[in-house]
Amino acid sequence: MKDRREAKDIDGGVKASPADAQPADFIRNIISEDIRAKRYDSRVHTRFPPEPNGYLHIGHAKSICLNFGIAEDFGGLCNLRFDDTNPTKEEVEYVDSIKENVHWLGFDWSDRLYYASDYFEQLYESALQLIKKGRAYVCDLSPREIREYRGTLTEPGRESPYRDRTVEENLSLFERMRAGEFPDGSRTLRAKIDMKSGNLNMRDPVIYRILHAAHHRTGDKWCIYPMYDFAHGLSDSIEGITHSICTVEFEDHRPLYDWFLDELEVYHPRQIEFARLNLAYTVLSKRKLIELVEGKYVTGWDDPRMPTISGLRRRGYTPESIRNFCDRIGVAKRDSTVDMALLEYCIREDLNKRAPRVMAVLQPLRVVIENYPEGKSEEMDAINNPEEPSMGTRKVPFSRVLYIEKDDFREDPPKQFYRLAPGREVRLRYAYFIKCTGVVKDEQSGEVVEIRCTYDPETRGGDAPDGRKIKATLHWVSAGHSLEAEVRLYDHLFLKADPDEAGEGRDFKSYVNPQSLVTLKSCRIEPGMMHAAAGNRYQFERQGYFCVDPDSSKGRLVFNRTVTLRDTWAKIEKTLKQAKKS
RNA sequence: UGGGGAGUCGUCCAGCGGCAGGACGGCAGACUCUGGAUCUGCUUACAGGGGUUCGAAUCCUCUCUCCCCAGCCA
Repeated sequence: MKDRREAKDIDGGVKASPADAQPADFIRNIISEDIRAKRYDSRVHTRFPPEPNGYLHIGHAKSICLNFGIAEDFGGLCNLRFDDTNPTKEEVEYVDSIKENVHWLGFDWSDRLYYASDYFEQLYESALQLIKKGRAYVCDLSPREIREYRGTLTEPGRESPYRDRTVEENLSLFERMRAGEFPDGSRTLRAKIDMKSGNLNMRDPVIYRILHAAHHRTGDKWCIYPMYDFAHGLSDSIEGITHSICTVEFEDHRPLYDWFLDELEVYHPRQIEFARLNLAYTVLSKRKLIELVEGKYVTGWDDPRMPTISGLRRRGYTPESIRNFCDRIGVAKRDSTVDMALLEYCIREDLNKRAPRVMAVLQPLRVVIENYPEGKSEEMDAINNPEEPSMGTRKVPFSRVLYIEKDDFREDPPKQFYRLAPGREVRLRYAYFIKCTGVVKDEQSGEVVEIRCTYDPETRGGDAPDGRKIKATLHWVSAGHSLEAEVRLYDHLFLKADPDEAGEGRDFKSYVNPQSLVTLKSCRIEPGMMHAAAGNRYQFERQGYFCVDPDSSKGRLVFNRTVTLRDTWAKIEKTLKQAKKS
């Protein structure tokens, strides 16, 4: 990670940038400038501050890579801090998954794991200070009344009738709030700012609310909890954060962030906002992802169709590919939607270099080699990874009865189709040339159920002594030796690039792609895969990258298709079909 | 109609007064025992109008469009 961008001295000197350095984003530019100006003692200290109320997704990965990446690049530090100020929504299950996901992505917070709830006592003290300064008051308005008093986007708000309570009264009331004397929703502590502000966040925002709820860390110790704006900035301050990076929807919270820290006269980090990630054909909001999980549109948070870190991981994505994706999408402030094709490019690029190749037939079509002796079999040498010779070779059994892919045979082939067809000769990868001499059809349906072929014994290993060229090379598997496997094919979770696009009264869930999961149960795979372990990634030659799913058990292999290979033929076929239509 | 942001190839990101560049996608070709990978080439963009300037994507100005904000969520 470190040497991709300009490397900076901690004291602000910019080192010569490596030749392959990417241009720095606007946030890194700001930080470089801060270092140059010797602000924050020339330190760089960021933080990733998730609320433990859901699983992390690829949008969070962008933020994680940004925050931890900046710390690495500038020789600084990045904390992991849980923003756990709302006990009604947060659970330990989520903090565990978040920690695991961040580690899996390849980042380390060392001993700097913090919780906003660690600071509850200090936060309370700060609230007291605000009250004493006359900058906060206990308000008895109900939630509905607070809303009414707030005004609207275009009309100013009205001041609460409780706004001018004395410091003593406020102090006593706030202490009694903490003591549990009042029911939920009956009172709040509010900052006294400006009910006429054009920025609604400044219209006397609530900073403490009463919530008689058990917190996953503090238990029943508290029945009042601080709001985000109050807790977040102060947590940043307490931790000595220099640059508090968040998404653009918090831009109009910044004046409030600054207000609290100024009023309290404490160390004051700088908040910087960037645009959150949008990805085509999926949704990236915790609320919507929860709906998909709870509505059983997917099997869980780690369903391989989910854009969650856990989902991508189970799908077969590597941490490297995700980090690389985050580098390539860049960081800016404008709204944008990244192509899924870029994510797919990143995982192909990574797996092409590291995934061992294997032959698997997804939709088997039986092939009988008429001139190959019955009962005979031989072992063919196959290369594990042409991109990486050090990965060696393996043996693949060959025999008289084989399976090839249904798609690799056409009884009546279009001109550009150069795979197997009656009378045609093709190469079986690492094996022999075979020629189709006939087909066997199902009497009822007329469907081709078996292909008859002859082989040329001179072509063993895949080369013809007479030098004749063969255009097509097919993957195959020996019927008698191969293993059965289940393969799960995934496609976009949604039919529309933007599932939120308003279709009169339609909900995003109505655009879920019914074909997003297609399960193939009778696939055949090389016998060498017998002991493939869950999580292992392979390239199924000519098809794509696949990963062993944890649903696998002894004798029952289940694979997830991570991504297809680039498929030129599929493209040709598509344009062929379109031409036919018009 | 209040406040805060943002507009550059199809998509994402650079460019910060001096030839608009990279990546992904797309198209074409080379090569190939994966129609994979690799390599080569091509394609297309400064929201609009005025101004300042020898020179504007960049500075000024007006306009248009898009996004966010009315939780005791974060």
